[in-house]
Amino acid sequence: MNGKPDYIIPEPTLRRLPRYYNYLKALLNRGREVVSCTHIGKDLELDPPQIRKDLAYTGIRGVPKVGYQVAELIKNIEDFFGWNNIDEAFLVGVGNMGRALIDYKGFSRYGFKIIAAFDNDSEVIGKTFNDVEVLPLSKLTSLCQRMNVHIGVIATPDHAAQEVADMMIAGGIIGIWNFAPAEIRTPEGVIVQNENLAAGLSVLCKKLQMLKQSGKIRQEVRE
Amino acid sequence: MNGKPDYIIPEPTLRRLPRYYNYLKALLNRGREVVSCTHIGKDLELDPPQIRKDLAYTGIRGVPKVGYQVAELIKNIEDFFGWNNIDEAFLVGVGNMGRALIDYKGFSRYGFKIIAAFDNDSEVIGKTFNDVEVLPLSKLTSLCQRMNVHIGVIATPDHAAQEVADMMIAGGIIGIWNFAPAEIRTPEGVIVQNENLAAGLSVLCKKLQMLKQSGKIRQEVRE
DNA sequence: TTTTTATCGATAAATTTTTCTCGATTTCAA
DNA sequence: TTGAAATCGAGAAAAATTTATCGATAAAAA
Repeated sequence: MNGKPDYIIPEPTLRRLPRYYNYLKALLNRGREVVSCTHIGKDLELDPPQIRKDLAYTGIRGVPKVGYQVAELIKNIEDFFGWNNIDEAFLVGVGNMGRALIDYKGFSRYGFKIIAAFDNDSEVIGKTFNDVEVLPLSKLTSLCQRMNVHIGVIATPDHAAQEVADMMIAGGIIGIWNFAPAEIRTPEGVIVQNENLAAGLSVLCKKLQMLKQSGKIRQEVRE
Repeated sequence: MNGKPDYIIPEPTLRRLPRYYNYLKALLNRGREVVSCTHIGKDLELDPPQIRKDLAYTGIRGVPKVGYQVAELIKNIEDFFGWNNIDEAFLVGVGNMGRALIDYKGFSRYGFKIIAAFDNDSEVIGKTFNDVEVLPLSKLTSLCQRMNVHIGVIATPDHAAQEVADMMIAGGIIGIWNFAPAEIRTPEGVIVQNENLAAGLSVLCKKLQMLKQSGKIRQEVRE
């Protein structure tokens, strides 16, 4: 049948969809109204059937010989991810990475908003960055409960990550976006998304190293 | 696998290895000398045979009934990625993300060092962050050549990404770590690693959404 | 109108990646 | 010294993902 969400969507697809989204937004800005998988494939260096399959998960329908309506496609992706309903999140760890995340304006596009930050360094407690106030870590758990926040971002040094995660979970958080280079143990039912910059960096450097050694390798890089 | 690099290493393996590395470092700090795949698997929630296969790419050899020497394993991963030879890189775009990357001390662990930054905003040109000087963008290409730098980090807004990439490539850069949410077109032989925070965020939010919809998954946990 | 062409949607094949199986090896205990 | 238990390494099997194929359909051209 059609490509209605199966409740099981491949993770590679989930990671590619935001990429299509950025690309389509740029396309729309340039005045483009329709686009085919063939065309997208050329720009993104992906195979058209794969793109078709990915897009089908959002419920879009294309027209043979023409392709898809760009605006409709964008809307379908937004709805698919629920980017129109804002997800509110707490962030813990106001170091460089934490600051960068707080300051980054682009998340609003993805229905994501950091509404408060926490730290235990009195230097930053009480300060405000990008309208986000920094509160003492001790208030984290109770505020999660009171404000019914269920997404947490960990941007602490590695040694603090587990403790912070425990506090979050105690407060009812069920989704953790973890930037600390540490493993977090969580009970069943809590989703942890590890964001490991070192992984991407390592892949890049290793590919360069292999390129240098073996002379010539064709490499595509994902995401 | 018999240890020796096959010149074709699965990307998922490349992404997991730094994770093992962080984990092993923590293990070593706690005084642990040997570890088995079974043990690692429990902590990282991965299957032992997969871990064994991943580690085999680094050329390690384990001992039945005992496992691997933690210190040896760490060293093998470092050598595998070449983290002992520093890779020097230029960064372009000294906004929030750029600043966070410049300030991040942790990269030295991965043999990676940003040695200069570039921007075309006179507000930041001439300033120094974490010992990294910000230079005018116009000098990028010539300095790449002069200093023989071959890795570039793009942390600009999306609309500037392609132009910056072109300048880098003109200067001889062959590896680009791209944080801009934009597609970059490059000639053959240049490796682009896209780091898309939105992808990770989207995966997390979508999983939460699916959990909420389909899932009184946790009913059996309570009561 | 009819033919040609591009592209979709669905399915099948190929590839990649993960998981399983099993014999061999080493340590520990009896 | 021998037997039991744990774990490795290699290869096979299974699962997931990507790539290819093909009929159907809509638009454009003849």
